[in-house]
Amino acid sequence: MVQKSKPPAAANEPERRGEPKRRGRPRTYEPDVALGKALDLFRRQGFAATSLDDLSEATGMNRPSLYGAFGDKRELYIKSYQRYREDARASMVEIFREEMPLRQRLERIYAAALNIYLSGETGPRGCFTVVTAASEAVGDPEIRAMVLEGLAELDKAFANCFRRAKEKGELPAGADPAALAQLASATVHTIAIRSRARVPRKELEGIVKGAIDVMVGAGTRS
Amino acid sequence: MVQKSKPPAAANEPERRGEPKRRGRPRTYEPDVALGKALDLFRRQGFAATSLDDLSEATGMNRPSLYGAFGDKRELYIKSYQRYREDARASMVEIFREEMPLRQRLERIYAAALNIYLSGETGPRGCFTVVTAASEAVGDPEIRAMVLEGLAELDKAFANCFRRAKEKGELPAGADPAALAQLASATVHTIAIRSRARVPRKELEGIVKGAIDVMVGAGTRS
DNA sequence: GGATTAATTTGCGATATGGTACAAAAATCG
DNA sequence: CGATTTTTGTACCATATCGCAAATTAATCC
Repeated sequence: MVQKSKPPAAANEPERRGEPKRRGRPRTYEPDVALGKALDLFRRQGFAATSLDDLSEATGMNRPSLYGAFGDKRELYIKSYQRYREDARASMVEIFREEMPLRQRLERIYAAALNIYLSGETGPRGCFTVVTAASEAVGDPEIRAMVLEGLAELDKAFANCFRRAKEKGELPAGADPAALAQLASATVHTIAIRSRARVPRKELEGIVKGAIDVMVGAGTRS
Repeated sequence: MVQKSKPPAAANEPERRGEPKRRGRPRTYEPDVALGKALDLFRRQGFAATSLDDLSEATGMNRPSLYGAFGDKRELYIKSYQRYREDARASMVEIFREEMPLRQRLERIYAAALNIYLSGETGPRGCFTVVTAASEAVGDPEIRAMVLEGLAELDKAFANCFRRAKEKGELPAGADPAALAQLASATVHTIAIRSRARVPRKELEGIVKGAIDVMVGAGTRS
């Protein structure tokens, strides 16, 4: 009994730092992984086609726990979308930040995008921003605002990238970074859509390659 | 009583030619307009979020009539999508066929697309091919096949258009019609998505303008 | 007019759905 | 241990949903 207050720091518990001891009955789920499962489902099926029972089964949480942890279905959808955005941003931010030639940067961005869009055990799931734009965004102002933000964020990142390339002389003086950025975003959107129609990866990579060729200046013979 | 078999060809009935006399109780709806109403709803709300009651109310047909005329909800969705494709094709086929400069052709195609995507009493409804790709296409092979066909049809039309332009010398010898076509389709897809997020028309027109500039060769000073 | 045909109308039924109330369970605190 | 706190599990409710069966209405055919 000298010190049994803490069982020997058992390994399989996450043991949050900073959150020393939770008071009541411990959770049987980890909120982060549960949210990830919910996101998976929403990405595949959309909001309306995904029932609370589906979500309950996928997360392993029963409905009251779901409700307690994330709020109602709409709130869960919104949190899932925010999570998606964080994940997507995390997978690209380094590529946008690092120093590298324009063409290489674009290639790596699109490779990252394709990895996101083509992942999924039961088939490719596309881009959640596009899925949401095509469904809930028309009718729900709050969700629409988030989608707009997502679209704008990508535009901005691409614009930045073309602006820098132009300054470094990788683009002709007449090039319009903003216009190129929107073409680059458009290419992201088209592969997001096509991936959901199960267009094979090779073909999507071909589209990306063609788009990059045009954007970095098809005139420039390699 | 000399000839009362036909009431004097009353004007307000469509009076199909070739279909001389229908046998039983006359329909109170016109299948074409009913299908149009169903399409409107599906475009706005998607498949799962649209109930048979919604469709019944919008078409003025009650559920059994709907069922009798179009089959179940999924069949109605499929017929709605086919109708959408016919409408969209009709609004563009002339522009693709007529003889005109490349830039003008692109401008007119995108103007037609924007008209389709921004129409709708309760807000813009976007492109039904994109909406369907983002929802039902992943899970339903038959619907997916139609979506693929819709995507390919547009690609092909654009490719044709760039190929002809190249032959006429409107594009540099190194231009790749297929790659340009996919960029042109990508631009269609991006404005379809953005329109559903209520990006204002002016901004969409700006995107189109920038894309056209790049595609017809930004190098070519006007 | 009576039979036939085809559409409409009403209403049902089985199930699914989103959300919640309430008691039991599992931890900490004193 | 007993009180407290937090989560879980079961059950439930009101409503929505899809699809259909049965009866009704309105037209044509003979």
